[in-house]
Amino acid sequence: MTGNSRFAVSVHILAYLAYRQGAAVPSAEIAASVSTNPVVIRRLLSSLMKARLVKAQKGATGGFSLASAPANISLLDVYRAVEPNPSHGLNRFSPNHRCPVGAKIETILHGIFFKAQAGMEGELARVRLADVEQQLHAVCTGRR
Amino acid sequence: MTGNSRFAVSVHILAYLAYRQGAAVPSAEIAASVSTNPVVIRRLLSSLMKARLVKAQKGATGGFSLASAPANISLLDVYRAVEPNPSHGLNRFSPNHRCPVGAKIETILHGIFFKAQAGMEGELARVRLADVEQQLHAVCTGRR
DNA sequence: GAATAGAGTAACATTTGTAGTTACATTAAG
DNA sequence: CTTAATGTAACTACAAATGTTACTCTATTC
Repeated sequence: MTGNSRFAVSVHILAYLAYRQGAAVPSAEIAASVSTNPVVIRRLLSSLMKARLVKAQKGATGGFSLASAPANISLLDVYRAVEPNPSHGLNRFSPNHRCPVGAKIETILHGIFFKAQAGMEGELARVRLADVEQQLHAVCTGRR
Repeated sequence: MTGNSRFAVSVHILAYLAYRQGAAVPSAEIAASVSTNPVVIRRLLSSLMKARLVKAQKGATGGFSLASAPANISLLDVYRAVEPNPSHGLNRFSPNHRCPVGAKIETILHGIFFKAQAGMEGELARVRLADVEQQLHAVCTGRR
């Protein structure tokens, strides 16, 4: 299983909420757009709520909506909300510390992954939910 | 399973080969340093050979060695050799195309992942195996 | 206040990728 | 000819992610 789809689905969820313009959207409606189970959506929304990106209203006629304007939500916020500790492959990696190489490589790899992660996050930080929303509408007009 | 450890192990393998200074190193010896099975090592070396980063010598007294100098091997080369198609979570993601959002989000996400990937690969390209090798030796002297 | 619709969450099942392992054919050195 | 190694295929075991069911709690509406 090469990675998960939490980030992708989360962006979809938030794009959908932006599209629905502040209405209280039930998880079942979002699930229909994503083609998955409402519980999967609610699980992700639970993480997004902890990060204060969305808010929920319980009870009948309840649902979810964005907690801020799409211009104030960066995709890095989303990424960090649903990928708390992105382990790039160092979890099941425990080399032989009695070997000179094995003893040092783990620290070196941590440094490498830190830089790679920073490079990726820098790009995510530059994209805002408003950009996604704009692309969503722009396509119909042929613009980008 | 949050990601695999192919890249991490591959860097370890190449660092080990650099450390052994061109000798023909059998997979069992590398496996001892990584703390895994020789077959796991040979599988990765098979990918690294296809990318022309290492070469093998068969038969008794055979083994693996680097195909170029450590200064000529970037970690991006390694990454691309063992992670041919890094699917960032779009493999099991197939939204409902009958929904306006679901119909467009996949293309938008592809664009986002492409940029994020580029940011990460840019950092990997800046690190060479020679840098890893240097850090391997530098630690003993307290330098960086 | 009863019915309804939805959030919140636990528990379980299913699927799938990864790593580990065994086995065996092939190759080259001594 | 023996030995030690690569090269692979096949299988097992494991862990993570997702899908699913079921249930409690909460708010709205009639």
